[in-house]
Order: sequence, then structure tokens, then C-alpha cells
Amino acid sequence: MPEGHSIHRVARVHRRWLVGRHFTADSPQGRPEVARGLSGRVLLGVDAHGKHLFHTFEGDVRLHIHLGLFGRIRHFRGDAPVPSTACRLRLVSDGATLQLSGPSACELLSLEEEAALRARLGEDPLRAEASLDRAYARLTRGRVPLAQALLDQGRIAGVGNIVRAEALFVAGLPPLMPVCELEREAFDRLWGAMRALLQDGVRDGLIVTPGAPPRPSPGRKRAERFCVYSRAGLPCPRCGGKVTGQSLAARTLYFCATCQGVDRMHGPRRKRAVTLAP
DNA sequence: CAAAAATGCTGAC
DNA sequence: TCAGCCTTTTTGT
Repeated sequence: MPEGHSIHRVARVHRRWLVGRHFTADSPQGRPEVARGLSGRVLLGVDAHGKHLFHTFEGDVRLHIHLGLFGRIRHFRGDAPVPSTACRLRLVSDGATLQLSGPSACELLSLEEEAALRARLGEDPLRAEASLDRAYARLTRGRVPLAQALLDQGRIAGVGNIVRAEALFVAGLPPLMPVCELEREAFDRLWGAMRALLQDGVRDGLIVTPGAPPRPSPGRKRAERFCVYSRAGLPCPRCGGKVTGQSLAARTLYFCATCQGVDRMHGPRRKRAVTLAP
């Protein structure tokens, strides 16, 4: 579930439905001190940065949530079901309930702790104040592969395995090129692709890459949402060649070697030299 | 039923 | 580089 778009969508939903309400909190599993700290307070605001969520309650109480790989947030209007035994935090108000399970972080932070955490995060394509200059400068440090740098939340925040694969495909960029060789023009294209995918994801609640196969591939039941992510061995929707899936820094990277110019290392949009007759 | 997989991150070697 | 964390959903017998 959780790449940046899911988190920003949650923040938007909470701003609309939960801010201004007076909550009682409990923690069926694991975080009694967090529940105690929040219980009886009014929620004042919600902010998302990358994959991190920050809730501010009255009395300067700040909740930090990171869903990690397994985390989930459910909300209910009116009656809510009994939470699972794994429910880490439940917030209940008149008419709205929130249940959080499986997060990798659910903690109260001081103003300073929150500031320190946010300072470690890179530019978030979903935040209005994001600076392309800063994002480009941070992203292109060092010689790590471009695809690996994209998952580094200190360079760019909110991009996960799906968005990196799909955005690199949309931008037609070779994922394994040294990131310091990424030209500004190619970066702008990539940033635009990431931002568009994430923004559509916030609006729609899930990511569907433009150009994804409209019909299920052979051996699949449903129409597909992605061009390359999780499609190793299946045909690329653009050129029909086989999509590659390979491990990079312990994550699976998906790409189309043909469309993303892997052999040329600098992308397919560069003009090929032509031998002219004398 | 059991097993596997999943969009993430950390800490130990 | 790898194991480990942690929950839910999907797939297979």
C-alpha cells in the first residue's frame, strides 16, 4: 500500500474528516503510552512528508506514523468494527474512528525530534514547496545507480519501488546509469513523471500508469495497472520485448532494456549517429 | 488450512 | 549484503 501518494491521501482524508474532533485513544497492542498521550485531545492538523505522517494535537502533542511495509490505516464513519488484536492505535470520536495496524513507527515526538526527522527527508514531489534545484543537487550526488538513489528518502522523499520503476519507464531512462551522469533535462522529465504518477495516485487512491496494458497479460486475471513493475518476463506494452526483473540492493528492479536504453546507458532519446555517404 | 508475497527500513556482520 | 521486523491479502492444496 504505502508509497508517498497513499500517505498524502490519508493526510487529506484526515484533514477533511478528523481535524477539529476530540478523540479518545487506546492501544489494544503495544503502545499504551502513545494512547495515553493522545487521549482526550483535539486533533489540530495533519501533514505528510514522503512516507511519513505527522498529526498535531492540542497541547503541542505530536504523533508520528510510518506504515513501513505492512502498516494500514482504516477509518470509519459511524459505527466501527471491533479492532483486530494487532491494532496498534485506535482513535475514537463522535462519528469517526481510526484504526492503525502494523506500522513501523507510531510514536510521540517533541518539536525538536520532529524537526530533526523532517530535516533528513529529501524533496517530496507532492509538496508545493518542493525545489527542483535542491532535488537535482541531492539526487545526483555520487556514483550509485540512478534506480538505487531514487529509493533513498534523503534524496527524494515518497518514491517507492512502484513509482521508481514506472517513472523511469515513462521517462525512458536507464535505471543503472551512475546518478551523477543524469543530465538536468532528463531529471526534469523524471521528476515530472514521478510527480504525475504520485498526484494521480493521491486523486484516485491507487496508481495506474498511462500506457499500462489495457487487457490482462497471458496468465493474469485482471487488467494491469503498471507498465513494468512486477511484470518480469511479460511483454513491454510499448515495444513488446520482455520486461527485466533483477535484484538491486536487495529490492527488485523492473525495467524494459529496449525502451530504457540500457545498453546505451544514456537513454533512448539521444540521436544515433548516422553514417553519411561521402 | 498453509504458504507466499507485498509499495520499507534498520541494524548487525 | 542479509536477516529480521510486522500484518494483511492472495494463492494453492
